[in-house]
Parts: sequence; structure tokens; C-alpha cells
Amino acid sequence: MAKLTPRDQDYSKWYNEIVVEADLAQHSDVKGCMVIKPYGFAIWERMKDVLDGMFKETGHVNAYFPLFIPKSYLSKEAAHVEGFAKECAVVTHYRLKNDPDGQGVVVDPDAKLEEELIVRPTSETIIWKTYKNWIQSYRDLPLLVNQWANVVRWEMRTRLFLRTAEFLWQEGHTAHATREEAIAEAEKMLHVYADFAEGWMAMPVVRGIKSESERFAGADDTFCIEALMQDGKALQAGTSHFLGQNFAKAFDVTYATKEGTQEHVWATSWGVSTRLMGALIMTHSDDKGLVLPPKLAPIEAVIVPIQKGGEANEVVNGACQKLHDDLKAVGLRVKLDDDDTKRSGWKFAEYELKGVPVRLAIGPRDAENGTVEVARRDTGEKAFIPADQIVAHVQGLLTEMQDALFNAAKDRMTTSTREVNTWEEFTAGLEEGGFLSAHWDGTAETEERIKKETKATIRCLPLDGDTTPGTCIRTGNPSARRVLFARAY
RNA sequence: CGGGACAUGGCCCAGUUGGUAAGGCGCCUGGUUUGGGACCAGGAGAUCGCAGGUUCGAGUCCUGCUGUCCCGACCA
Repeated sequence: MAKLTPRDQDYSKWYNEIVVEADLAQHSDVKGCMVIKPYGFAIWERMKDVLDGMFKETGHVNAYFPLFIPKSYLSKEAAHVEGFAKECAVVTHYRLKNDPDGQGVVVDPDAKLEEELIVRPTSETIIWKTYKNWIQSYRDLPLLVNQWANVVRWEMRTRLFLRTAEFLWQEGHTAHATREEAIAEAEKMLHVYADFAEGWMAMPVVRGIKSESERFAGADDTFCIEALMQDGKALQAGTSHFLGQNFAKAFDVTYATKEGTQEHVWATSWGVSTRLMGALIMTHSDDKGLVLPPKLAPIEAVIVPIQKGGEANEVVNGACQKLHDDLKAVGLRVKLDDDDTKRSGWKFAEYELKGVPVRLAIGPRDAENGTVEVARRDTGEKAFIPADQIVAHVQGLLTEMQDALFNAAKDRMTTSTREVNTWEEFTAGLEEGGFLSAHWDGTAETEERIKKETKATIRCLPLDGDTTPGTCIRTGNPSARRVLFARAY
């Protein structure tokens, strides 16, 4: 197993290598698409399970809508069309036939669809078309539905997890009687995402609102959580959209009020995707491999027996098995790796690469002394702990590591977030990376100009940001408040 | 979609003026080993990305295509 390229040498290369070497995912034979391998999928499943629970706690239910969307649906909402018309996979035929001139199959030209089907890039249109029939009365509201699905966006340049042509995500689609209620919903889900990112992924985020040009196509407002990766680049980790009445009007979804009038409903949609896997990797991992926050690690602790041959083997195996059973009994996700075809040194390196938070080793010496060697992944520290204290020790260690990872990432984000007041400070700050809090005159022209000149984009207008007026760093025009700039993934 | 590089067993890669593919990792068998990615011996595994062309002969030269990576454009 080759060593990973160090982060300070080539961060991008390090990322690509870690995804493959830690057995998270690989490129598939289909351009831009990935195979998520069992270990990577186990992490995604944990994220999914936790998020699904959070959605249900906030009153949402799951449903499933079709993969295919009739082409005409995508023409209904003007801004949505503009944003999504391109880069979609289109189904034009429904049958293959044997190639009359050779081997294999060809598309049967007689099987052309009357109306092409689009592989969903997002499901607003088909869901709102369906909601028209579900919503008649104020009694049907609010409608709080989520779906776990795959979507396809024909991206030109892809990277495993960060941007793939097909990806897994969840998309919540809600309908409300009032504007205020819909906005409250969009904000609520933003905070659910932020709580998940910080509490489970140990990844601090900035909560904010997108500028108009970065807004979702078809939304009146896009709320977002923005995270900062180790290389100083920002990553949009989740979005929650207030859709106004745009889709209700496009698909003619109205409800009867208590007073008997007909009103268009108000909408939100919100989503996070397998991109969170990329965020997780780039927030904590190091040159030895993945570092996982304990709460999301498929394996919280791994036990490695150290065999020296002879009769001691059985004693060691017995001690390891007991340790495994004790940890499992308190609900820990623990693995005993008693594969005797791999050496212990190989296993140590392997589990470090895979980011298992705690490694426990027992050899003949430990079996004799009644101790366990405990190594933590984040700091690499090792200690010998009496076997009768090990369960409590491991539980405490996992909690401590979860907090330590968050605090380290939080410190990094805090020190990498700086106020700049001049164009010189701004351009210099960009070279160092991180978030730059700066004044902007509020126009899309200036935003575009800054993006062209520096590749920096407005990540968001932070919800708790500085709202004292000032002057724009680029034009010197009046600015209502500071916004957060960064170069982003 | 533009500019560049690359494509050789599962993976990394050598291959000279064109002459029938070498090595490492991994895999299989046996043995010795085992407290930080073991060693020795033997073995299996390749229509050289695809399709044409030049040639007595193509991994090698030419054309087209496909894919991957890097730099742009794009990224809701």
C-alpha cells in the first residue's frame, strides 16, 4: 500500500488518493459516475440514518417520486428552466433490438418516445405536479415530505463525492399556507443541517443566505451552510430554499382557505448529498489517512490481537473476544480483527488509513499483565489501560475525540476567517485561503467582477454577520453589510 | 466544449532505429514468521483502451473514436 501524497504537497491529489485507498469509492466505467464501496457506503448510511431521524423528529415523512420527469415539466417555472435546462440526461427511446448488421444491441428507432423523459436533476417539478392533486384545503397543509433518491446532473468535471454526475441525496419538499410558515420551515431545516454538521460530523459551519446570483434556480431565497476545508477552500455543505409561490403558480397548486378563498401555497425545498462525504474527509483527515468523528464511524473501535505463536495465542484470542463482547454489550460498534493471514503491523496501518477512531491491541504481555493497548486515531497517542477499566475508558475517549475534532476544526475556521477592508487586503487574503468578511455593494455586477478577477465567490451573507454599513472593497460604493467571500469547491 | 498529458495482467509501470511484452505490488501454493505495512521458494494471470490504416511484421508509425488526469469554460 503506497503512502498518501502529503496534504501540503498536493491537497487535491491527497484527497483523490484517500478516497480510493481508504476504500470509500472508485471511478466507475461510466463517465463521471462513482462506485461507492461498502466502507464508504457504511459512513453514508450512518449520516443518512441520523439525518432521517432528525427529519422525522421535525415532523417530516418519507415518500418516493419517479426517476423520470416528462420534458415539458421542466419548462414550467421560468427561473428553474434557466438553471436546469442544460446538463441533463435525456431518455429518448424505450427499447433495444438485436443489431441486424452485427453483434450486440442497438436502439430500436421505432421505439422513440413521444415525449422525452429527463432523468431528474432535482424533483421540484414532478413533485409539484403531484402536489396539485394532494392539496385542496388548508387542512392539507403543511405538507412535509422528504425523499431519499439519486439525481443526475451531467457535470463536465467531476470529483469523487464532491461533484459526480449521479449522486445520492435527500430532498425535502414542503408546502405551507403562509409565507411566514414557509420561511420558518426553510430556516428550521437550515438549522437541522447545521446541527448535524457540527454535532455529528464535527464540522463547524457558517449559516447564511446566498446572494441573488448564487441562489437556487426558482427560489426566492437560498439558505446555506458553508464549511471550510483544510486547504482554505469553502464547501457548500447543504442548502435550504424558500421557493415562495413560484412552483405553486407554475403548477397551479392552490388551497381553499378557512374563509373560502383560493390561495397559492408557499414552498420550500432542502437537500444534502453524498458531497457531505467529501466534506467529512477534507475536514479531519491527515497524511496517514482518514480521520472519522466517532459518532459517524462505522467502526468505533477495532481490536487487533497480537500473535506471537504457541500457546499464548489462545490466551490472547480469549482476552480479545472478551473485550469485544464487553464493548459490544454497551452498544459500541466494535470489530475484532482476528484474521490470521494479516500481520498486526499491517492492520495498524490499515485501520489508521480507514480512520477507525480507537484501536485496541492485546498481545501476550497484555494478556499476562491484564492490560490493553489503546491508540487514538486523531492524536496517535497510545496508553496501556487495565482491562477492567477499558469499557469506560473507551467510551470516554470516543466522546473526547468527537469534541476534540470539532474544536480543532472550529479553531481552524475561526483563525481562517478574517475581516478585510481594502482590495489589497482582500486579494492578499485570498492567497492565504479561508473566509474573508468584506463589504460588497450588493450588485450582481460587482459580484461577477470579483469572481472573474479572483475566482472568489460570495459564500453567503451570514445570519449572525456584521451588519454595520461600510464601503465596497471593489467599487467603493456604499455597502449595507459585510458578506463572506472565499474560493470554493 | 477549447489547450495539454496519458491509456500495457486486479494495481503501479518498463518497453531503444518497428521483430511477438520486463519488473514491482497484489493474488495462489508451501515453509519460516508475527508488539508498526515480514521473508524465502514456486505458480497463475496480457486479444498492449477501441476501430481502421501503413508494413513481410505494429505495444511502437498514421487517422478516427472512447476514457482518465491537469488547465480553462461550466457547476442551479
